[in-house]
Amino acid sequence: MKQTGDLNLVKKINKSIVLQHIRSTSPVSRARLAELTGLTKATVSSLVAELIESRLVDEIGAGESSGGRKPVMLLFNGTAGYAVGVDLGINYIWAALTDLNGNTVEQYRLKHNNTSVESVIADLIACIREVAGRAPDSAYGIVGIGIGIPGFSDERGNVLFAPNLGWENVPLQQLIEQEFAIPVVIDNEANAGAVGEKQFGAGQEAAHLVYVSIGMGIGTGIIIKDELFRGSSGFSGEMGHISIQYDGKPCRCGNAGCWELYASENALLEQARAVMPGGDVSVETLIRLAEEGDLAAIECFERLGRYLGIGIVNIINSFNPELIVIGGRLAEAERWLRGAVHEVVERRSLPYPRAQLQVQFSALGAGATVLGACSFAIGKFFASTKVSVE
Amino acid sequence: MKQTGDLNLVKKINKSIVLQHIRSTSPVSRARLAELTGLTKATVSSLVAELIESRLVDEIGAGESSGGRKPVMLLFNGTAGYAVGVDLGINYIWAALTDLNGNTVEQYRLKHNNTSVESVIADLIACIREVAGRAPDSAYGIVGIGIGIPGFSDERGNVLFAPNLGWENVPLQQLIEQEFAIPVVIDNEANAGAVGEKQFGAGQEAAHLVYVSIGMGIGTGIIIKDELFRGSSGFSGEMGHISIQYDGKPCRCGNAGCWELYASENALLEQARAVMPGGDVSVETLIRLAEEGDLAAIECFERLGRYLGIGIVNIINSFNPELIVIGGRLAEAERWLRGAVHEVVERRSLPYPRAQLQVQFSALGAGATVLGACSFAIGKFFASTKVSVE
DNA sequence: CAACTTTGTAAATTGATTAAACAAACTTAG
DNA sequence: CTAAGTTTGTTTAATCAATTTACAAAGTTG
Repeated sequence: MKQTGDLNLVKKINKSIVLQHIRSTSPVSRARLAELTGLTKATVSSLVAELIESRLVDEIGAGESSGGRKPVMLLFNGTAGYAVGVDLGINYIWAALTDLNGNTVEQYRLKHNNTSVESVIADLIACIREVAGRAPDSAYGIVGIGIGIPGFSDERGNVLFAPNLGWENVPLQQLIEQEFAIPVVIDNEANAGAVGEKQFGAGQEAAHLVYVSIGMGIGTGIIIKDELFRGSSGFSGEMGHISIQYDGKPCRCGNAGCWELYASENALLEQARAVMPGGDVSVETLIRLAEEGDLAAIECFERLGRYLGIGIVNIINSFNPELIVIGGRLAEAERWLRGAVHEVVERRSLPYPRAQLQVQFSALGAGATVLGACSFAIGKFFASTKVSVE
Repeated sequence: MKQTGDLNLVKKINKSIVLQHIRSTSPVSRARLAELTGLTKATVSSLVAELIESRLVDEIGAGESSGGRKPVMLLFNGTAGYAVGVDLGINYIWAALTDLNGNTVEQYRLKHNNTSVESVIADLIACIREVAGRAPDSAYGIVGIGIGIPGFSDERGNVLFAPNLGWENVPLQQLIEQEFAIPVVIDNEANAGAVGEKQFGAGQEAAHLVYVSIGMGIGTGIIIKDELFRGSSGFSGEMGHISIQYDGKPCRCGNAGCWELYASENALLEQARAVMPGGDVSVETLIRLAEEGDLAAIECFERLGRYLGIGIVNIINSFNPELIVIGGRLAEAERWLRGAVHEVVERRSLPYPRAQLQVQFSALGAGATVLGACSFAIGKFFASTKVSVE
């Protein structure tokens, strides 16, 4: 039984359209909203009255007249509620508190080295409690919690498999919801990053974008028609395991020549160890060396950039996105990766899909995941009947 | 200015839901439709009355009683109109006429060897006129024309580039619409095939499917959430140009090691020429040889199957579809390809996205493109205000 | 200051869905 | 064969969100 149409649905659609316009165009008047949406002034007035009633919109006084009565300007009330977002890493937990506009107001970071379920969950709860406790008073309080995890989850928020944590079948959403009694959303770290870039970063104008998260492996988050694409069973975006060399190095996933064997942090470090024997090799030291002009380090990054480009060409030719955002910790090495990536993309991708394409490095950096996790929570809040239709 | 909600929209949504249920469940009664859709019996009655009025639905008399008054059974009237679908090949044109259910009622095939725009357009118009002329009388007549082309097109139906025809910037939709004065839809051959399989073939249950068309090259059509995914500018699905060997054979597209250099008809023939020198080599002869048990021919197919599998693994890991359909002329060699493809997929793809996945060879064969083209026309007809809301 | 604009609200109208009641048609138990 | 109960599909009145039309309030401009 699908969603059928009735008057309730109509109101929900229109209210959501009006709210979206206020969010993106504020400050804005009722009359201008009527123009923008195509609804009548009367309808807009009525919907705005309810939005003000529910504390999501505020009147902030008169605006500039354009030859008649002055408009009353409306503002989206971003501080009507707050969301918690968590980047659950392999050896760290990073929690942030944002308002409904996605502005970060509190942060908390924790290192952990015990990846057992019990230990991590305890740390996770502590982190959430920490930032949530610091939330200012507001109409809706904490509206939800979003968590980005290094692994796979299903639509009910169970962590199916997180290789680097050694987790299998952990009902994470249920556990956290029990603890805090507010809605919790679980998703892959790269998916969260993609949403973060889409909502608050480089991708705000792009309907179709692919976020490439370079860490120990490579994960990708795919946004299609402004929505996260999760695949038929929630496992889309494992493009790190696209083979770019069919008879290449064997990967523990069963495939051979996987992209992430050539273009991840691990691949970078492996290469660096080979050409700079004996040295203490880490991403930080390599960046420092490159900054000092060390040619070997720079060549390591450029080599990585070329492999990165090869996989990105595959993404371009198959998805034809408007934007590809390169994120993760290696995005900090943009200076040395950029040239190689663009050169390979220019040379190897098909001209038509490339024509309107942009390849950018993340502006949000590692924060994309946390912000995306917040956005999950905010999105769930707005999708819930609580605000859409009272 | 987006689509806002009003009473018209509500009716359009509900009418479309009712019609869809009648299409998929017929024969069906009004009372059962009310149960299925969640609408009230009164609403269903009113909408059905309009659908009968517009000739899309017929009453076919009483059904079996289940302990009360006998229901009046309703049937979708598939012959209320007809659609023309065309597979525009490199050296052939194949046109079909189907009813609104997608049942083929007429066909016409034409060989051509002059690929100039004028010559092909003339042949195309002749083919369409031929099958359209044989259409039975009906309420709506020919509702539209769909054309699958071997190349790229934009949303206005201009052929941007068709390498094997040597076409660039041909306003095909406009030309054909001028000639016949009915709606025309142009899309890529692989996209048409994907829609054909989705509507009438193996993919009717699958919300996410990828159709792999193996011809002289490899094209793919991607269906996401029951809808064709065209990418941000209409060039998605060029997965034939995914590199599966980053330092492999150079491709004329600018990339190296493209999948289609290893797994297309051309690749098969090239390999066959290498191992069976002097022989007259074509797909037909290779299939005949394989049927006769020729080991060299069989090995050629199996080798192709393994390369096919490598690319399919990439599709699985990136898209996580429910279904992958292998189509095009080489689908006829299923007997010898099947084993190798499945073996590679089992061994190399990630377990989670593979779990609920099916890899099938096309049941519609080369007909998928023609049927998909018809489906474009039928879909446009139903989307038009003509029937949705009068 | 009069004429014109612009903004936002109010009242009456429209139209699709729903809920409730009902008539017609049919089955079944005794 | 009859009475009771079921199922189907229509009718009628009520609901409710948007629209249309009108208008009051608050500006600007010459």
